[in-house]
Amino acid sequence: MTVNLRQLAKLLELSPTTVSRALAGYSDVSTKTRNRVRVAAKKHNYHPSPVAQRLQKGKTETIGIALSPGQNYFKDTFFLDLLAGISVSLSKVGYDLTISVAPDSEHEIDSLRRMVQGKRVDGMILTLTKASDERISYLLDQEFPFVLYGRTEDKRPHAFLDMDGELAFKEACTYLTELGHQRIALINGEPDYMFPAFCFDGYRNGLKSAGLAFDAELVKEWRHGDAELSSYQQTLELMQLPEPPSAIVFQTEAATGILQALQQLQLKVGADISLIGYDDLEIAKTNIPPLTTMRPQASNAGVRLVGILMKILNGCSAENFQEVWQAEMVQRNSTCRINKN
Amino acid sequence: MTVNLRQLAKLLELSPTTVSRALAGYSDVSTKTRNRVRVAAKKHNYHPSPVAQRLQKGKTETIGIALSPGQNYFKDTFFLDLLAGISVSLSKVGYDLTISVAPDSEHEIDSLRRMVQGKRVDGMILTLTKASDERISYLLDQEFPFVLYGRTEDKRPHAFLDMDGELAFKEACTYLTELGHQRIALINGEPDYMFPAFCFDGYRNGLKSAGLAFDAELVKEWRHGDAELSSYQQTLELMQLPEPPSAIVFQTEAATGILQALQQLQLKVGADISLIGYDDLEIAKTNIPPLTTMRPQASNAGVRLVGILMKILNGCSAENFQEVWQAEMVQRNSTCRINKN
DNA sequence: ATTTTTTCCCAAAACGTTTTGGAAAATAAT
DNA sequence: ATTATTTTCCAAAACGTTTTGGGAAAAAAT
Repeated sequence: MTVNLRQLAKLLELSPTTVSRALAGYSDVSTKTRNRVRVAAKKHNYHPSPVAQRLQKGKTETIGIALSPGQNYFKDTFFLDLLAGISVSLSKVGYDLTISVAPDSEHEIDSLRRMVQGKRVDGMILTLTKASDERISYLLDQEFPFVLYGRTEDKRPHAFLDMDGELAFKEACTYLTELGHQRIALINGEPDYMFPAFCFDGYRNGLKSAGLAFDAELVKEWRHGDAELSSYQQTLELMQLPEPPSAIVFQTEAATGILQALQQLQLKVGADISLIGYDDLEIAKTNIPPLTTMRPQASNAGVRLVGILMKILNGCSAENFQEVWQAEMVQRNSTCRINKN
Repeated sequence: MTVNLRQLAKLLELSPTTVSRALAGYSDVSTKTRNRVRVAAKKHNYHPSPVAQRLQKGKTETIGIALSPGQNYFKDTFFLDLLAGISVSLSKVGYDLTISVAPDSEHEIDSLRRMVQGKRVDGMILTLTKASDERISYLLDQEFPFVLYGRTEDKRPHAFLDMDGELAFKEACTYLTELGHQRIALINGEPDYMFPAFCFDGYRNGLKSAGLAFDAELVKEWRHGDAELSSYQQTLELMQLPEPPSAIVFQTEAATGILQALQQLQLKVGADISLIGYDDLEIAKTNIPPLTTMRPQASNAGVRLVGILMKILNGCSAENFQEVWQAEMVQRNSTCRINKN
């Protein structure tokens, strides 16, 4: 049924070498035979075996992406958009994408090792990076090509693309202060992930540049793996302060708990309290009222991640690729000018 | 740095054959040398190259899954759960998972062809099947191993695992009739997908077995690619009927529009109107009130899909694997005994 | 009519495994 | 002490490509 190179060569009364080179477009085969080969290849539906090519070339032409389940962050459109960007641009350069989902966070490093040691992929894309991330130090130790979506504390040079969480939270705060808000709370993620640290900085700077004092009472941290309940409780605590906030900034991942608490307290979002989330998740669009958010561009990021990784695989030094992108604000109805009461 | 079979054999003063067979556990190598080989393999961190194995064995030990972006269905936890089930159980049998996201629905067949013709995978998993699906007829024509998550109209024998949409909608209707509802509406998906046809049957049968008459006025179809707006409009239409429904069943995918319409009409979900969705998406859990839904078991389904595909790859006939699973009802607060007013 | 250059093609090796079909050595049976 | 059997090992071929290092024929230059 399917014909291979040798058989095609025999049919054409040519050597496999010539057929291979004809198809690859080398100049040392005459245009006449090249056309003959092309026609025959099409006619017999010849496709070079990727496996054989990989063995010969010493490259898998495959890149890997590692995921963990149970991450709220990915339980949404964002992830598929990123994946789509990656997959589509990868297939344009003839690469495959293999994904491995670790059964739990303890096994993340195992599935990474399987890809790397087993030489199943030429490079890796990592997401959801922690401040101190053993996967990253492993890859750096192995000198294995990779690019991060996110940042980490490891100082050794490596490639990453991250959203500017600091700027995003600063902008969110500035926007709120311009609406007259003076008491702005931050419900932040856990500090062992990288992103919340940036969020905090941005929050703090945003307040500062508006001339507002920092009040530690207004900053909470929800627990990962328990985002819903902990953010719910923290919202209740915030609103029971003697001087409760008139606005809250947070990662949209934690929106559910926050909204529930506000509902229970009978506070109207976008009237009694203003909200700005980071990440434009489904819930932000479908909530009533829809939430103002800071939106990262997932699909573009996927495309760029592939671009970076390709350059690294072609020998460019990873330290040349450290990019921080801006999120854009999506204004909806969860924010309003403050009600002085 | 990394050692290959030949080098390891040389170190051990054995032939590559023996080393290979020792590691593979064949009985024609003495336990003494087998242990010697194992120790050396570990010491030198030897891992057989998957690429070389694949070439020799004539199998890629990789299976593929094809996705399209822009499918609401996947913009949620369901997809990652399914993927996690697939990936984890695949890695247990030493297989890789490559995914390909088509840039748009026109290119779905292209990315499938790339996988199949290019012999990049041994088998495929397909989701989101249409009643008449060119991807499926392609795979059947090529006699390529595959398993569906979903069903299709092609009568040629093939493997699938699907949720029993008919039963789920029947149960939903029965549950509602037991709560006293007499006017139950169906907001259904587009008829070129397979699932909505089953939903309709289940709806109809549920009404029938409760002794309720079928009323075509109470059945609507939302448009794919425009789920939100169309389901919104259809809900408005339904509620403006002379005898509006007291309950609606639907795919949770369409919940957003429905909820918005009800909100606008100032109808209280779980009081003025009862709702049951199919698929336990994020919005069902986070909506206020949370929605009663029919929940398919995504992760288990992923595991089973892999099990089926493995059997097919081992020569079992695909027609032996045609499974229809039950969804379980998750009772929340969007349903109530009817208010006679 | 030579020599030089260019054009066009190919044989062989290599990529890293596994499988096949023995063969030698050790053991068991006679 | 033979012969038969079992145990343990291995050389060679194969999987399907690409790359290397020419070589013969044709064209161009002398």
